[in-house]
Amino acid sequence: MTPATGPPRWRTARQHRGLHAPPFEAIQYSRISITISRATCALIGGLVARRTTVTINDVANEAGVALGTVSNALNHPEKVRPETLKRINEASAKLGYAPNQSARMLAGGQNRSFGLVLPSLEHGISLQIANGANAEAQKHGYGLLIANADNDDILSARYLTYFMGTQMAGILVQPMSVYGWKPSLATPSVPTVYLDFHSSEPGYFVGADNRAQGRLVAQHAIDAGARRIAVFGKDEFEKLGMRIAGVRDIMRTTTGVAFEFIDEGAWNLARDGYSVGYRLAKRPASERPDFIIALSDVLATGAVAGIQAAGLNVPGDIKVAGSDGNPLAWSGNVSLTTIAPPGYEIGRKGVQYLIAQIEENRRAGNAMPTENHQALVRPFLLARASSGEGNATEFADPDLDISGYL
Amino acid sequence: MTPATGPPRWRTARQHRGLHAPPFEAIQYSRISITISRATCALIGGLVARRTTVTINDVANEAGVALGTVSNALNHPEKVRPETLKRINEASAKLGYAPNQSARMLAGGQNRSFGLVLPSLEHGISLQIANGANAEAQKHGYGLLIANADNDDILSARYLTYFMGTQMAGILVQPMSVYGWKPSLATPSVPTVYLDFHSSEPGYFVGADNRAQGRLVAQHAIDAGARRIAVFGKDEFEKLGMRIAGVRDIMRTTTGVAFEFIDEGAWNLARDGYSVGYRLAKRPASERPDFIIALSDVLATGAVAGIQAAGLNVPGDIKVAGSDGNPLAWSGNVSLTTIAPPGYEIGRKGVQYLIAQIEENRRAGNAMPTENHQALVRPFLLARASSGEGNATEFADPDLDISGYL
DNA sequence: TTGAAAGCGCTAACAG
DNA sequence: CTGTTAGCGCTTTCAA
Repeated sequence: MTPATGPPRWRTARQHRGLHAPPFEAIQYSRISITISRATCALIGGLVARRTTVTINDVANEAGVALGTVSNALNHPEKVRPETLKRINEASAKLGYAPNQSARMLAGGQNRSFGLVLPSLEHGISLQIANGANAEAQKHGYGLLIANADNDDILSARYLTYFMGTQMAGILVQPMSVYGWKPSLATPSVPTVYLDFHSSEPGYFVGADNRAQGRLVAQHAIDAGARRIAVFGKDEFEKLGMRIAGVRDIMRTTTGVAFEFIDEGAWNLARDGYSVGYRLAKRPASERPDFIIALSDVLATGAVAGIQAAGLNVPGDIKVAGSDGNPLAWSGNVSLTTIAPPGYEIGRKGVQYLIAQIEENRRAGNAMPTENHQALVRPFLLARASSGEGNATEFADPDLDISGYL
Repeated sequence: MTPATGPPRWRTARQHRGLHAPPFEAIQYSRISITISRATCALIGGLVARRTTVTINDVANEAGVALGTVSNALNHPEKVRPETLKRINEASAKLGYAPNQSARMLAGGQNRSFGLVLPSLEHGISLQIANGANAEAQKHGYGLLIANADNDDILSARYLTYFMGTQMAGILVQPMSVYGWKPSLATPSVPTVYLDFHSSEPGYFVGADNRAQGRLVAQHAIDAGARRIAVFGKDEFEKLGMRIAGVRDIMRTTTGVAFEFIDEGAWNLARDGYSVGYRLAKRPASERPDFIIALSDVLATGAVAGIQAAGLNVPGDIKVAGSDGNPLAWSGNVSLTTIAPPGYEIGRKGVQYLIAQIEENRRAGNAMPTENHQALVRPFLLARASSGEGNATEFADPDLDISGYL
C-alpha cells in the first residue's frame, strides 16, 4: 500500500553488482544462467537455502524448451503439444515456479480477479456480501480478493487505488457512508460497482430494498391476523426509515388494523428491544399490540426476551418479527420471523454487474458508464415461530447446522 | 488467477497500431504525449469518456515536473520539496492517477501487503483470524488482502501461487486440513506462516492450544465445586481429542472428583448436544453429573437446552461449559461459560511471525526457515452463567453490543 | 516449435 | 530538482 522503501526484495545478479555494470559481465551472467538456472544455482550455493526467484527462463531451461513455449503453455496451452506441456509442468513443479503476476499484467495480461473493499468483516451484511460475491466470481472463473478497510475512509480509498493499480478486472466497494462514495470514483479506470448503496448518479449500484422489506413484514403481520401492530426502532437511521416507509405502504392499503410507531430503541442493542418489549407486554390487554415489528433483528430478539420477562408468551400473546435477517441475532429461545439476509444476493448481483460491464467493454470499447444502474435486491420473508409459523419449540432450530461457524 | 487470454484491457497507441509499428510513429506518439497526456486526450476525444490509463508521465506533465520527481514523490517524499509535492498530489488527484502496482513491483519496489488465504468466511475461527491479522498488519503499516478458498484445496493452492506471484511481503494460510499443507509450500519464495495448524516441520506455525483449553475448562469445573464431571464430544476430531487430553491432564492431578467421558455427539450439531444433555439430566440424581464439559460450544448450547427440556436448571442442578468460544453458539437463554475465541490472537501472532521473518531476511539475507517455530495461543476462560458465574439472567448478556453484526 | 526482440509502467541510478 | 536510461519478468509478434 505504502510507497516502496529500502532495497528490493529480490536481487538479481545485475543488482548485486550495481545497476551500471559493464555489458560484458551482464553477458557473462546470462551465459551462466543458460546452463545453470539461478534457482538451481541457489540450491547448490551453500548450506542455507536462499530464497530465489524462479523465472520463466529457468523453467524453459529446465524443460529444455524455448521461453516463448513456456509462455504459451501458460497462456495458450492449446498451442503446445501435450508432451511438451507435460515436460513444462514438471519443470515448473520441480522449481516451484510462480509466474510473476506483476510482469504478466504489465505485459498486457488479463487479471481474472475482482477486488472487494469492505468497511468491516464484523458486519453480517459485509460477510454476506463477501460470500455472495465469492460464489458468483468463482462461478465465472474469477478470483476475488477482499480488503477490510476497518471503517476508515482513507484506508478504503487506498485499497481502491491499490486495486486499480493492480489492474483488477473489476472492483466492488461497500462504501462506509454517503461520504465514502467519492464522485471521483465515478470515473474509475476499472469497472466498479457500489454495494449496499443507493444513488441516482451514473454508475452501477446494488442495494437492499429496505422499503420492500418493510412491506413484506407488514403484510406478513396482517396475514398472520394482527389487529394492533406496533412498529419500533429509531427512524433516524436511513435503513430503518425505509423499512418504516414500507410498513406505511401496507398501512395505507389496509383497513381495520391499527398501527403504532414507536420511534425509540436505537437499532443495535438487544436491551433496547428488551425494554420496549417488556413495556408493551405490561400494558392492559386492551391496549396491548398483538404483533410487534422490530425494525432490526437485534431489537426483535430483545423484544422477545422482554415480553417473556413480562410473563407473556411469544407467539401466543404477542407475535414478533424482525426485519433484517441477522443470523447473529438468533439468541432467543423462540426462532425469529425475519427477512432473509440480503447481503449474499447483493454480492452476487454486484459481480454480475461487473461481468456485464466487462462484456460491454469488450464489445464496444472501454467506456465510462453514462447511465444510472441501481439494482434492488428482492427480499424474502423467513416465517418462523415468533410470528406463529412452524413449531414454537423451546429450543430454536435444533436441526440448524451451524458447523460452519465452529 | 487463470492464465491471461484475449486482448489486453488497456490498449496503448502502440498496441492500436500493432506491435511492430515503425519507430517514426512511435516517436510521433511520444511527442504528442508530451504536450497532451493520454488521459487528457481521452477527455477531449469524444462524447463518450473512454477509460484510459493514467501514467506517471501524465502526472509529471500535468504537474510540470520530471518523471523521476513524481516517482520520488511516491517513494521518497522526503526528497521532494513540499510545494512540488503539493503540485504533484493535485495533479494526480485531478487525473485520478493510480500507480501501476505491477510496474512498481517489477521495477523492484516493496509490496507492503500481506496475503491471507482462508478456507471459508463462514467459520468463526477464520473470521477471527482475518480480523486479528488485519489489526496487526495495519498497526505495522501493511495492507492485508484476503482470499476465500471456499474449502477447495486446488483453489487454495491457486491463491497461494497468485500471492507469491504478486510478490506479497508475506503470506498467511489457514490450511483446510493436514492435506492442505503441501510440503512444497515449506519452501516458498515469500515468508509464509500457517495458521490454526500444528507441525514440527521447519517453518512457522500458529495454532490454538486445544490441550490448554481443555485444562482450563476442567480446572474451572473443579474450582466451581464439581464432584462428577461429564465430558462429551467425539474423540475422533483432532481438536476435540486435544481438549480431552487437557481434561485428562487435570484429572490426573485431582482426587475426589469423578470424570466420565462420553465419546459421542459429533461436534457441530446442537441437537446432538441436546440429546446428550437430556439423557444425562434424566439420570437418577445419584448418577447425574453436576458439571458437563461440552467439547464445543455448539454442543454446549444444545446440552443446556436438553437439560432444561428435562426439567432441570442450569446452573442450579447441572453446570455446563463449552470449550471453544464460538460466539455464534450463544443461542441458549443462559450465557455460556467457555474459552475466549483464539482466532484473533492467531491472526495477530501470524502477522508478527511474518514481520519477524521479514526483518530477519533484511538482516541476514533471504533464507529459508530451517527450524520449526510453533506458536500456541494462550487461551482464556470466559466464566459465565452456565457454570454459576455472574447472574443467570434469563436473557443472556443484555448489554452485549452486537451492532457490528447488523 | 525456436530464437530474438519490443515494450508494458515503473524505480533507481546517474550526470548535470 | 531535470532528463535520460537500464532493466524488472513477462506476453506477443514475427521470421525461421
